[in-house]
Amino acid sequence: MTPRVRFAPSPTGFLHVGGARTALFNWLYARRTGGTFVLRIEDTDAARNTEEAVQVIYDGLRWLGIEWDEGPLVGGDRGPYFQSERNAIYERYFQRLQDGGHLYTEENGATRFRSPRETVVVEDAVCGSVPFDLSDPTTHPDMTIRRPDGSWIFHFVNVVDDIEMGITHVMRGEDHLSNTPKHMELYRALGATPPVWAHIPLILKKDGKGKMSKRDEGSSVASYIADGYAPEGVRNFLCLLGWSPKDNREKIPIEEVIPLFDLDKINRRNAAFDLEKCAWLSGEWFREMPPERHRALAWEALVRAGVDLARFPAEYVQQALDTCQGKLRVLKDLPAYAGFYFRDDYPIDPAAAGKHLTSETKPRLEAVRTALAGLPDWDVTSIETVLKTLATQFGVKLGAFLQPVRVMLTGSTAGPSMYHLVEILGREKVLERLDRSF
RNA sequence: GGCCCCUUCGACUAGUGGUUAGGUCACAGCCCUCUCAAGGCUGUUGCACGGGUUCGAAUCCCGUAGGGGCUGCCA
Repeated sequence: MTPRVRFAPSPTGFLHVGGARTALFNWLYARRTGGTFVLRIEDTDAARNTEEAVQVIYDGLRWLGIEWDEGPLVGGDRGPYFQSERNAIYERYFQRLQDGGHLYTEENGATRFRSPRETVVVEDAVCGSVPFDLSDPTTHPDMTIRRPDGSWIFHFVNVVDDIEMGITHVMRGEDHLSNTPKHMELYRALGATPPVWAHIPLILKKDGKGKMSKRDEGSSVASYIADGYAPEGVRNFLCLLGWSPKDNREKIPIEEVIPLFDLDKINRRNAAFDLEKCAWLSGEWFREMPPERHRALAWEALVRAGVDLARFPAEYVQQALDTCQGKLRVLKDLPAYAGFYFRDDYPIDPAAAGKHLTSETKPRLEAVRTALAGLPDWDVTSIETVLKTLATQFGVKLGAFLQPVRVMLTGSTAGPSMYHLVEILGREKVLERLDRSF
């Protein structure tokens, strides 16, 4: 039997990194085993089920390159994949429990499942064999499975769906480990075989104090999209939280993770979230990705930041973006880093101006201006040669000589290669910028 | 409080009885360098504690402490 796994998020309008990692681990397992990865939307709480909220889930998963084999938009023969559309199925299972004498109704109309009050042993692929003594009703009250208004509670619909959808392996956050004995009672009462359980460690706040929550920086997948992280880098980082290739590799392509991924290699300890390392990996991926890929992502990031790239020739934009590849960890910094390519009123860093635009450097800048104006061949090599020659003539170290030029041309002391940016900017812009007074 | 899980550098981890306890992020210094990145080199920092078992424990057992999770008519 080929494995069937699932990711079953609730559409809250927010895709948590922890959820994304759960999805990723399930996806990896499906890919490793040739199984099927199902996406199911747990929208029993109709109030917060909005189209946009579901879209956030789709967008987040797709951005991470986690495609589902069955579920919304792609279909499948175990649907529907929204709990809100599965009421008839729940009614049927509810009746079965009712007929089996497992249910009773409270005065207010809520329905509870009568626990058999036995010890349930959860055999978990990650946590091992975990016994739960459910004999005491005061510490383990009977779970409610249906509200007075007829709506369903998570435990019940989750189990019913997993049974109906033929889920063979349930991989989810460890916060569900304590719920699992209850779920096993349901499986038993319904005469169904429980899946293989695999409870994966939680992602904790940076300081390790508590689960990462909505308020914590980096908790939302949307924030990575907005901040312009490399999707491959974030996915790579998520792989490393609770799993490791065990050979000291950090940057590792997903294709190489797939064959190595297995349940018994998953850690048991919760992991604190280190956004710093995530950003580092993002940078690594940007640096080493094909230039076309970087251009596409960088282009997108600039447009998102309001830079009107359409005003420039595609060739120009492309060359400009290429000089930035590998320089930044996160693309939200790109407008500040490369903005000078796309606007003439770029801001001049006051500290840089104070240090480099002085009466001492003025004659050098004039010399540079003159030399560049008369340069026969406008290419990187010629530009480099002439600048180096001038520096020597002035008896100034190259670095000290070039910084004032950089500040004039870009407004900053940090940026892409001087020779390249001069070439790309073009003679006209370069001369105009060098002509400016200070 | 009860139940469950966990415990190697600040963080992520490798390590399953004998290692100078390794790697990565971060941090510091040096080198390289047109700046910034990157790269190279070096360094600081760790087996929670206490008992066992053993010739020998980060590795096995027990206890303690600490952290996390669950304990909803949330998911």
